[in-house]
Amino acid sequence: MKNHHPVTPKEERLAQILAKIKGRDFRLTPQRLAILNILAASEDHPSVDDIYKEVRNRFPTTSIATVYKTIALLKELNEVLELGFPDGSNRYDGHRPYPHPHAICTRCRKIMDPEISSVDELSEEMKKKTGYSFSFHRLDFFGLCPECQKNSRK
Amino acid sequence: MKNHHPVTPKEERLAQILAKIKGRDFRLTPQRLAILNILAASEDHPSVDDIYKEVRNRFPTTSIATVYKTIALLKELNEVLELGFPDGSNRYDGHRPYPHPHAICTRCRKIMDPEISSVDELSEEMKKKTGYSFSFHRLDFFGLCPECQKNSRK
DNA sequence: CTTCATGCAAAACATTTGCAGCTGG
DNA sequence: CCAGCTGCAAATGTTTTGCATGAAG
Repeated sequence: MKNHHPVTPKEERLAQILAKIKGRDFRLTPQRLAILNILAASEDHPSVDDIYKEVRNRFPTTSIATVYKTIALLKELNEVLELGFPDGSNRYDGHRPYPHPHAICTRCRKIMDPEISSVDELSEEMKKKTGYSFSFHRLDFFGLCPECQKNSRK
Repeated sequence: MKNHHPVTPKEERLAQILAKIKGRDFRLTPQRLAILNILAASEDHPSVDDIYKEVRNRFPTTSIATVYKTIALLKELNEVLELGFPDGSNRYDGHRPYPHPHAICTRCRKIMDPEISSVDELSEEMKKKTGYSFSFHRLDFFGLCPECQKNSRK
């Protein structure tokens, strides 16, 4: 018989989120489960609209308000990181729901989040020079991804 | 007789902006001049509404559209840095109109921009690990400013 | 069963746009 | 003079909210 415990990273991440939902006595509706699956599975920082369109493939009556409400719930539980942009093109990271640097392609909008070691040093210098006590940060680097660099050389 | 060349940093900054405006044959209306003065003089990263209210002290018929249009012009000329936030509480830096880190108080909204040396290292590490070629960045650290730290201890 | 979630539509809100009239150079 | 700017109001586009209905636990 197959093991029903999480085996892949995606399953594990989904299980983490479900645990938080249950731990706080929120309800697990089919729509919510679909949204959680998308966020736990996607590597590409989907937008609200991306999520909305995908959920509607499975539950065609789903409203966009439900997507917004579910995301708000996950933000409250600290299980999703919102990358909000002033033009409203917000993106969501369900993999690593804590602050970390992002590389954002200004042409194709691809977002990467590499492991970076030199954040602490910057944070420390900021703290020393301002006297602030920081609780989170937002570090975005904008430019062309490798693929778009190739395409622009043509 | 007094020297009419810029003497204070604020006057110098205003002169820089005026030079750009004239160099591109844009018109210098009283409303624009008032907005430029505010941006060149303020240390506190004003919002559109801050600017709007202050301009209206001198020119009561000024519309908010003019403030937006003037800021758009300055952005195009690279003479103001827009700190856009997803909730619409945008702030503007007319002093140093190029990317640099900001410390932002989550309580009183005070923004500081210290001189920071360790940005290049972080940027270099990002470049190495993603392959992106970056053209600008946005580095925000959120927390309590020294004053709000004191007040919260009471 | 009771409470919470959904779905629809309306509201909210900052920013942008269209246009007639005005004005800086 | 006249191209560009102003001010007003309407439009835009995303996110939020109110409420009646529906379903999770």
